[in-house]
Amino acid sequence: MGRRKIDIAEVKDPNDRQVTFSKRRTGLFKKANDLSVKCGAELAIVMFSPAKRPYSFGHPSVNVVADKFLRKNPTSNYVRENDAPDDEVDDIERLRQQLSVVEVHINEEQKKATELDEREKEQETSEAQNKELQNSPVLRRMVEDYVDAIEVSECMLLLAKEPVIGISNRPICKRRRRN
Amino acid sequence: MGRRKIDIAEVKDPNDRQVTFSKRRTGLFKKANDLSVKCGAELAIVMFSPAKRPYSFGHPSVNVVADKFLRKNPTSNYVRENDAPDDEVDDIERLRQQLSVVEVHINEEQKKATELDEREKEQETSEAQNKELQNSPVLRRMVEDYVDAIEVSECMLLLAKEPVIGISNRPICKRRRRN
DNA sequence: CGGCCTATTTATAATAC
DNA sequence: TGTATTATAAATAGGCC
Repeated sequence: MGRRKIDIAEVKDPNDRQVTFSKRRTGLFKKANDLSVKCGAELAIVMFSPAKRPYSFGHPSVNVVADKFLRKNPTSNYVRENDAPDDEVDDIERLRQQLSVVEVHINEEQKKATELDEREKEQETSEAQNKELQNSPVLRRMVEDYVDAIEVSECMLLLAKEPVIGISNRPICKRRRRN
Repeated sequence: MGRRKIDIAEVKDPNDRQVTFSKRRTGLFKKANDLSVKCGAELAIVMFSPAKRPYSFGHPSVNVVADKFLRKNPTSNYVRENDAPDDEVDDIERLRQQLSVVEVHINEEQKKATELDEREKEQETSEAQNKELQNSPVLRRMVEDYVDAIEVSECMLLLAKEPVIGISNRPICKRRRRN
């Protein structure tokens, strides 16, 4: 969205990174505001800048939303004033959280893979070179990550559909071995 | 960002609202992910859909970020396990939170005002009509909101620059009367 | 930092499946 | 809701104050 296309990789120059943070933080808060207004959604964002400064946005407020959410997801170090018994919904929602994170990664990987794919076509490489690319460690690794992510998220979804009791923190799905 | 320009107003059709929510939630999470990757920022988002379903995104995780933030902003109904004494930084950061929200509103109002301004010019209305528009209750209300917002935020900034003790929850600045 | 500017890239509204 | 397409609006990288 700017003069040049930019990778989603860490910005190395500290000053540049701070500038990027400020601009994108503003954009993120605006999007959050739009979302809450247009859809009547309640949401809260809290974050720390590269310089560890705290920022937040909330509608109707960070605390209201955070309280509602924490009440359903009592996994932080903070304890509730009244500790009502957890119900199985907690597990489902914890999984849903993790799913959101995984989904973003899936989209990232998918996009990268697509881009690589298109570059291959653009370059009109010979069939031999093409094969070599498709067998490249980088691409293979991407696809593997992608498939792993899908497997994990599917597994989460399955679990989320069934009432589950006593989910451990260890990996839910067996992941395929890396050689 | 679509086939048509859209107001940032509540989407009335419930089905449409849900669709919009899903698309924009995806977009918001993507932006959040980009921000954390590019700038090494830690952030957490929690939200409730129009249908009150919970969604969240966090890097490195919602709980890690929420804990760090709550530890500095102990204003929710959740209490800390170890209640260390608050320092004056807490007040500043609470103000900073509120500022973020106000800033977004300022931008919204400013944009609306600018748009109205441009429409006036485009329409090349007669001077008489022009005057009428500038005196319209809607525009006046907008400008008043805008000025109020600026006054409040400037006041907050001033307070934030000085160590403040014992800020109440009542309005910090006197707001001009509405007639 | 936070604004302002503009060439570009990105997000997304409308639409259909 | 998920997926895909596409015309268009919006965000933003880089640059300069």
